Amino acid sequence: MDDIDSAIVRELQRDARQTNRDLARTLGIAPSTCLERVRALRQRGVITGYRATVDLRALGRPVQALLSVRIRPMSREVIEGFKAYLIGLPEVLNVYVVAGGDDFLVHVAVPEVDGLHSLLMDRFSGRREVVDFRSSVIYQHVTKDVVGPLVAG
Amino acid sequence: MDDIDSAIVRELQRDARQTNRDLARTLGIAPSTCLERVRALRQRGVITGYRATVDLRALGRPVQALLSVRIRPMSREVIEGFKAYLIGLPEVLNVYVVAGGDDFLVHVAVPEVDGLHSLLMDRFSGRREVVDFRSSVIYQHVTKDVVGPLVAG
DNA sequence: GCACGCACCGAATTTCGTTCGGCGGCTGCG
DNA sequence: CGCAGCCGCCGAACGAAATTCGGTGCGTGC
Repeated sequence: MDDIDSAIVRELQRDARQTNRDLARTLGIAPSTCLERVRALRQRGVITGYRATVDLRALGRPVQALLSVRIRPMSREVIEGFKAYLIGLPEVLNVYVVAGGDDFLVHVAVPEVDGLHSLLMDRFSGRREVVDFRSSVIYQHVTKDVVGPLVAG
Repeated sequence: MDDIDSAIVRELQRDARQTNRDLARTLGIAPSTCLERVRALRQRGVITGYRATVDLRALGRPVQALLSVRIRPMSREVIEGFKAYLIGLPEVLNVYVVAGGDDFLVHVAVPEVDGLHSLLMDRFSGRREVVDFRSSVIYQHVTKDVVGPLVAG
């Protein structure tokens, strides 16, 4: 994990579809070398995949929210079951299982504000393990690239 | 935005680096048609980019947390300034500007739990606009693909 | 019923990914 | 200090892919 690897990771986070040749040119190394580096990064598990990012507005789901959920009991079965349930919901984008005041933070996107209310009433309030929930509408959401290791790896 | 477009978006979220030929074969259309579709999706702003996903553990930042932050005053300048400040911090992965009890939710990743404490003390508690903050360690984080529009677009 | 337009297709061209043999530097040991 | 082994990088060659473009069929509106 040297400077070149970090640069590769940074570049591929910026644009995962740039050609290997372009990437190599940016880094000042040969394409074959670059390819070998990228393969090693994937095999080592540093790069886990490549994903297209979409505009939720363009997909007709402009309203995003974060749902704080408390569940009981906090057994492994209940937690895993609820997590699987959340992932199955089409509105769900991210699921955070957290320590502290809340147990789950659920990032959702819906077509309109009404859908948020429906979601809460139809999919959350009815479930027995859910003892409390609270929703926060998201005004802005910025996702940053991971620039690199904070400690030299 | 028909079924084919939805399938393209779904497939490219699963693997943004699969070849256009493979994608076309999956969809049962010609590669040239597929390419044209993908280009249109990008131009329409449905697909906003392609990003490599990385394993934070492999990058030496296994500890993730969500920081709830309240700031005052809630003026545009202060909000934008604080947001820009957050994005500049290398530990930050996501910034949510939210309504409700908290003003900001900040997703961070650090090398160790100590780093979390340092981050809070050094980067947050000193700032005058920050009136309150609270941190929740993340046990699990699942990111889902956006399967498609919830309403036919 | 006819003409227009749009989307799809398939072949041709260009570019790219991928492999492989060889080279240079670095390291560790004699 | 010299030598041998190794690892990573490079560049050319090959196969595969991206991209372009002209033709075609279908749906639509007049």
